[in-house]
Amino acid sequence: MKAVSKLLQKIPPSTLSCSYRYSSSLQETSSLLNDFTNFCYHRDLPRAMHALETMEKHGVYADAVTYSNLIKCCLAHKAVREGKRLHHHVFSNGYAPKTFLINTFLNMYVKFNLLEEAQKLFDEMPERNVVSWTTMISAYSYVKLNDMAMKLFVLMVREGVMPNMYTFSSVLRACERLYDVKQLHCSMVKVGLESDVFVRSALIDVYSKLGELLEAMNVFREMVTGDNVVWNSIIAAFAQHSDGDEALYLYKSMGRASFPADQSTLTSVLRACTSLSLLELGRQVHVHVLKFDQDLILNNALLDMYCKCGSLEDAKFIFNRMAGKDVISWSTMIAGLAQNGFSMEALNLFGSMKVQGPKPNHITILGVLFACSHAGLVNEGWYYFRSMKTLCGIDPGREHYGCMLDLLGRAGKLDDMVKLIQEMNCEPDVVTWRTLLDACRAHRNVDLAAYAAKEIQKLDPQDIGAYVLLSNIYANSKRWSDVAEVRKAMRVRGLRKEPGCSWIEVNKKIHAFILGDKSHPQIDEIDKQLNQFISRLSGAGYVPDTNFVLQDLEGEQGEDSLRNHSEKLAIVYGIMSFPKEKTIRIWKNLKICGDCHIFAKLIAKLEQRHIVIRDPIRYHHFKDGVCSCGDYW
DNA sequence: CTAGGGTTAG
Repeated sequence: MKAVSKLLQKIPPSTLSCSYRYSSSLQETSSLLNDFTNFCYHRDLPRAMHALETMEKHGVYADAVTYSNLIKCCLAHKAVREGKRLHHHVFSNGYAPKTFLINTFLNMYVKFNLLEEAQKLFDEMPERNVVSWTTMISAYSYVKLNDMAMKLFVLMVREGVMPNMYTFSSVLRACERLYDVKQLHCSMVKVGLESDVFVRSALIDVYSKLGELLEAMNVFREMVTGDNVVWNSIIAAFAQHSDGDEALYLYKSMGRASFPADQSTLTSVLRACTSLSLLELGRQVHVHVLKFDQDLILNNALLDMYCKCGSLEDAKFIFNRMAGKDVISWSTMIAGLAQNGFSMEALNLFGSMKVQGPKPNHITILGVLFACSHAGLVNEGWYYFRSMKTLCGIDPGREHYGCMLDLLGRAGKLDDMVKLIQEMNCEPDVVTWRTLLDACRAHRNVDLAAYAAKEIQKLDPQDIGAYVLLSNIYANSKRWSDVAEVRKAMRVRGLRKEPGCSWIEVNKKIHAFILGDKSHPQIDEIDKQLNQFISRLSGAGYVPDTNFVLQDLEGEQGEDSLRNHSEKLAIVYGIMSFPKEKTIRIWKNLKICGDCHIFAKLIAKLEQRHIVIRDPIRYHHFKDGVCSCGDYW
């Protein structure tokens, strides 16, 4: 009897009087309520809903806590209809629900992605507390309706409702301007909320999104107590901004501070390995990844690491083994194959994706066009480009036009390029004109090149590439006075071409070779070896291709400057450091020049080596005197 | 009843 009276205490007074009036007995009332509460507790939605109906018939009503349990039940079952019915049921009984119960419905609508319903309920609420406001702000920031989230935050403060740490971490996601973040940051410090770990990671995240890594680092450093999410936030920040070194350093510190690495940590670490081309470290991380075997995002990052580090065997192994591959997995593998020169395999994979994979997205198509472009498959390129709308439902964007222009440019179809630029659905930008300019240089069209270069200079007067290419074109056509003029214009603006630089990983250390830099401790030995190789290759018919000297504005003239190209030094150092069976992997900041390309092919044959060079655009696999790019890049 | 971190291209 004590239990029954305890149950009845939970029933709102207005409801209670109802239950006395209509129910047949007190015993029956309590047993109905008991059943209902039990069903809710066990998340048995159908029975709970049924019990509720029976209760209604007897004029018995549950209390707010039980209702909120039932709502949780609906959420767990994704039962939208039942949730709505519950909502109308509660509101039609003539008693005003408490704010916290309405908040629960608010939350339910948000979780069901019914933002309009939530907003309507929010507007009709007799009073709104921090939780009501925060629920709405969080809902809008989650779907990137940032203006709405910011607007609600301002309204909330104006109405005198104090934001708490939940509110701040929600509203931070919606900030698009540094000014707003700083303002919020100040308010948080004032009320002493900035030490909350949720707020802290949200701050790090938003500073990182705005590119303010120093601010992000400051927030991180001030941390007294933290958790692994805060660590993950700061590691992700650096990994996403291509500062792999810092990301890896923080990863090590995280371990020293005894915070365990989880899926999120490892994903960022792999991304760092990818951007630094650290295949060996990536392999070590792979071992830890095995603990999170079913994590899709993590496996995608692993897959990308193997692709970008040029180890396609590993990438294919991972890809074939992955269960539940998504668009990103497929796109990564297709682009990986294409970038490593396996265009036909990439196109075949796209074929099977259409049969048995997820729906391709605009990035998938980019990989496909890239494959066509780098294999010189003009007709196939046109086919995929023209049919992407009907086959995949994707309108060509700026990048797709860019890929097509690249394809046409490589194939020397300059007229088609101009036509395509005219029919583009967006304004040509610097990249568009640079693609045209590159094509003009490769196919010696001086007049069109000059036109493109001038368009570039209109859009970006600081663009070094335009000057360099224009100068090279004039040089190739022996128009020396024009060359002098371009160089003078560069000097006046204080522009210098970035020096060529190549990296190679030996014994887990990165060795950098920069054009004209002699600081490597073994440079004398490398030089000696290089000279020996060159004379041996000369015997086999190697002639330095001085045509490419003309691309090198800063270098000295003649064979000497070619001889010192950083990738040659890196290749020789790789041969010196590695046994024959180990693949030599080199990373380069500029596109490989024609002479180094020939050199790499010949030396791969002479020394029986497998050499992989990754430039900013693609990969070259040298083996047995040929390159995977088919001399087309 | 309300809050934080990770993957493809450019």
